[in-house]
Amino acid sequence: MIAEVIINRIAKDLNKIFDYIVPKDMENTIKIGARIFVPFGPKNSNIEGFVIGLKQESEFANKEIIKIEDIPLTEENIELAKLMARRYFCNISECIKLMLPPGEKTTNLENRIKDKTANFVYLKKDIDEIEMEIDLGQLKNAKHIKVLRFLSENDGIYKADLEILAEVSSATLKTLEKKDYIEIIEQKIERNPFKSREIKHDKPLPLTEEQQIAFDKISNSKFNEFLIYGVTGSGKTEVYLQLIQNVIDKGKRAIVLVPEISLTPQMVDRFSARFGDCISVLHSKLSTGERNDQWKNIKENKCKIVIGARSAIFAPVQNLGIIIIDEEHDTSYKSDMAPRFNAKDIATYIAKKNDIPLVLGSATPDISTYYNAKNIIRLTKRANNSDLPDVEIVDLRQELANGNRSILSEKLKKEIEKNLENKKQTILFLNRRGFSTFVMCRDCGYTVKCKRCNISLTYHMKEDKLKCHYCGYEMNNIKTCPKCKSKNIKHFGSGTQKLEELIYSTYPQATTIRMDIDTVSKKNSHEKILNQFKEENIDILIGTQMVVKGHHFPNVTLVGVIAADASLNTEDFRANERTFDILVQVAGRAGREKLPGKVIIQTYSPENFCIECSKEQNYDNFYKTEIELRKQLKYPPFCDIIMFGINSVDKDEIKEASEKLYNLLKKYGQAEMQIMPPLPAPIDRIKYKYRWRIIAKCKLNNKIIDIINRALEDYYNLKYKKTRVSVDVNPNNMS
DNA sequence: AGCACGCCGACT
DNA sequence: GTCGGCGTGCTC
Repeated sequence: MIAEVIINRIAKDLNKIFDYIVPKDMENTIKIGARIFVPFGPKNSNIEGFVIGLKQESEFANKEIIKIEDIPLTEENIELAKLMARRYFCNISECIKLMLPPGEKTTNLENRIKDKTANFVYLKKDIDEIEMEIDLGQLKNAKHIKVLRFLSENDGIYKADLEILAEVSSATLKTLEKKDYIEIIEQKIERNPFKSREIKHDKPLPLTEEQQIAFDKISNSKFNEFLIYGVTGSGKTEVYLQLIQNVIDKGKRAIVLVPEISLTPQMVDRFSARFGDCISVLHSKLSTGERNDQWKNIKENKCKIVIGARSAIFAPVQNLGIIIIDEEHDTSYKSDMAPRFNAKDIATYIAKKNDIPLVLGSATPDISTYYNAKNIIRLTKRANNSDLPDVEIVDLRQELANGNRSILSEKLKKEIEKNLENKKQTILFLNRRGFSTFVMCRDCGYTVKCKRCNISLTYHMKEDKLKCHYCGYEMNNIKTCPKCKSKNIKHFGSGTQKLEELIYSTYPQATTIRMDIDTVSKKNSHEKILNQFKEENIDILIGTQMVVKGHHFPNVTLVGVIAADASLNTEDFRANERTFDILVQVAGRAGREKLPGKVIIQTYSPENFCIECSKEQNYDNFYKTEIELRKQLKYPPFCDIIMFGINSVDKDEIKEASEKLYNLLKKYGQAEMQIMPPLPAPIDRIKYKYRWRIIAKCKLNNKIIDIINRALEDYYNLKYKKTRVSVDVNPNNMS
């Protein structure tokens, strides 16, 4: 018997099958999906690999498998990994990694995550028998007696706790163990990421007519894709919850994907309240150990619902009954690292395999999703019947003409003042962190750039430093121009920090809190800031886009968008979609309960249709205009954008390599693809690495995938050592 | 990726 | 003569 093996190393040269002989005594245990060790290379070093196929003969096989470690993957996993490697132009081993328990450093067994264990102490003799021995004087040691009596009340206590409470050392316990009075057992303890949170239980709410229609359409469906298109507050989550209950009642399980950023404890609480503790949560803020525990729980069928970010789609859930993707338009479902997969595509594949429904939900669906959707279910009524907020658009050009050079318009200033007087809360949204966007010498025009990335550095007030938002490089702020020694240095543009300063000087009486990457990088601080804002009734929350996702602030009645244009003027084909989406989301933060909400959108282009449509929160109108644009400009869903990213430390090699790749793509795919010649990327250097790119337009299909893979294979054979190529289909970030 | 081989320059 | 730096090629 021969095993087809993928070596667990990420190298283009090793992205192929190696045949190994299966020793006779392993023939019954070996399976596709097994993790094995094999002799590899001239030194026959013991290296980890995965079995992806079994066969009878091979012209290459000459070495034997050393050991079967475990069987962490199924045949279905391997099939998917193979498909992904081909479709996302990456190594099979990279795809396999997504399906393994997280955090296991698989190349080195020593570093594996171990189950978190602790020593527990149990009484081995009956307490009556012990009391008898004490009476008879057979047991005299006071400490021993104390321990045993204590244990009779607290059997199965942590050893460490027992030592403290009974005031004994571990030596005493050891003696007792030797004398067979007690036993000390090392047991697994569960790291519970939501322990110490009090969960109130709730019951299913009666469904509205619209919700009931959604439920009925989906609940007993076989494989099908449903798009629940429901305005903010229309009760999508209640539909999800009842669909999941329905699935659980049938003895099946569910996967719920949510955007990374909205995977907050509040969101998890909503599920916990309904389903108790049969929930596993997977997201990046968990420690590796916590994630590993969750994964094992899922594998051992200890939970019925998996809630997680993008990669949770690979969770080893058995007997799956439904997949739900909330906020399906969110960009975090697409990975921007290899494998550059889209969790929605994987979800479709898995739903089809299991013949179960896939539910996508959004208030502002992805343009492509909406265009391709065959089953659109509308939820048009807000469940609590609260009104949409009153949205007002302020023309910043007019503001400037009136002599107001501040980033706050008169209108917004007035509304903030009014809100402060009424003791209501305000959110100010500015999608740019830091203090200013760039620092320039007014005499010679010199701008301070990152020497590694060729990007303007951003001033960070608190530390008085200039930082690169791409590589994290930081340097001290400059007082004089390094080039002409002038002291006439000016900071242009504005970020959240500068806004915070401005608010502080304009409204010294107001309390403020700021939320962006710089303030939430610590674990849980995201939630901490939001809770602080809510509970301490802080007047003004200033933040980047992370403030807009799904939080519920009953006392917020004013939302100000400082610069709606910020996301509009990017070269990304999704710029309009992003702008509209973010404006609708931001507006949704105002007045979600009985208090009426007010939204002020400041912009330099009030006539732009994204901004106009966001005033009425009118997705349908937005969609109609945008889909026409996409059609004309040949953008998704009519065409896919394939971006070949080339990066290298070598300025000359990258140019040559880019041209070689371009020629190969033309050689095989000229007829099917529109291929643009290689060019330096808009950000042409990040961390000393030069960046070029080739953009191709076409509808991605099997033929195109083969063409690209063939071109890449030829390209890799040219062996440019200092240059790397990545392929990203419809990337989130075009810069 | 990691390792061996082998070619060539530098140095006891 | 031989030590070692690094470019090249291979791993079932």
